[in-house]
Amino acid sequence: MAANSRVTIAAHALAWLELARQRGRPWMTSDEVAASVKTNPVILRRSLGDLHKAGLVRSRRGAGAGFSLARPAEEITMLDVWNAVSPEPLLALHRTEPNQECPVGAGIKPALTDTYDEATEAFRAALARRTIAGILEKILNT
Amino acid sequence: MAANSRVTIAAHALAWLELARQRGRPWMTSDEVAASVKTNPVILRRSLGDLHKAGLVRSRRGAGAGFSLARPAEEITMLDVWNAVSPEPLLALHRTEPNQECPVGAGIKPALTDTYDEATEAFRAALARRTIAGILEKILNT
DNA sequence: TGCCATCGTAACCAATCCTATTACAACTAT
DNA sequence: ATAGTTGTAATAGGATTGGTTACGATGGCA
Repeated sequence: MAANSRVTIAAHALAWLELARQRGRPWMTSDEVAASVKTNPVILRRSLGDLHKAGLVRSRRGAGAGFSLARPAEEITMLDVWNAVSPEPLLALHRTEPNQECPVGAGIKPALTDTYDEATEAFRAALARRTIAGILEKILNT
Repeated sequence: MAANSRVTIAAHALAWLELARQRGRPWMTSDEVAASVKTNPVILRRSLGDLHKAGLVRSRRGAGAGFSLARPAEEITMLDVWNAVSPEPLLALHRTEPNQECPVGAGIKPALTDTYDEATEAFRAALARRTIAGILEKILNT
């Protein structure tokens, strides 16, 4: 399938940063996070870069560098994560403009946009109810 | 972006079939529907084929063939359409298995699955509140 | 019976996107 | 100055998407 796994990667990284913080390791390198996710460090630097732009993590360069959470894990929701890494709409309209001379073709876009926006908003609201702290708690109690 | 537009194509086709029916043309060929969507007839036959398997449309072969709605447009929801044409999950888990020796890697999958299922269910519930009849009505009143 | 319009589907293509990988300049604690 | 790490560009293989051509299967109708 084509759906990307960036939200998953980012949530994993954030949960791991929070667990490390609780264990007294507030700064983690992209190599260390990549080892937990089991992928390439560059993937993590890109993902953490998105989270950095969104203000969810801090980064330090130079020797002894790394990443750490920029806010308490209780205040980072899955919606924040989704907003940070997933700019795509869930449902796409027509790839090519429909026939404007047909009544359906001429008017369908706003009708579907309404429906898609409504469904997307419900999806976002559900993500907003979960936090990284909650995810981590569930992980540790399994 | 990569999100597919199959739900849009299918909803367009269904709304068009319903409008044609109201105008006394209960059977439409894939060529006629394709003209409204402005794409290839094969794309429509594929889409209408999915809708056929899901029981939303009927098809007739031979001379004078075509497609028509299998149920009243009031009883076809956008969730029915989504179920018929979009088998993919909205959010993907890790592409490669995370590190099982890390506590986060070992436990994150069920935690995220819960969250993703919840959000997807909210999305589906929103789609279930809209029907093809409602979409068509909105199209005609614009 | 034979014709012919249309469905159903396979095969293929170009474009796009995703993850992964290599490479390297920029940066900073020591 | 050195060493370790971030930030990012370039590239590649694989998958998916919409589009296109082609053709056998079907079934009204002359």
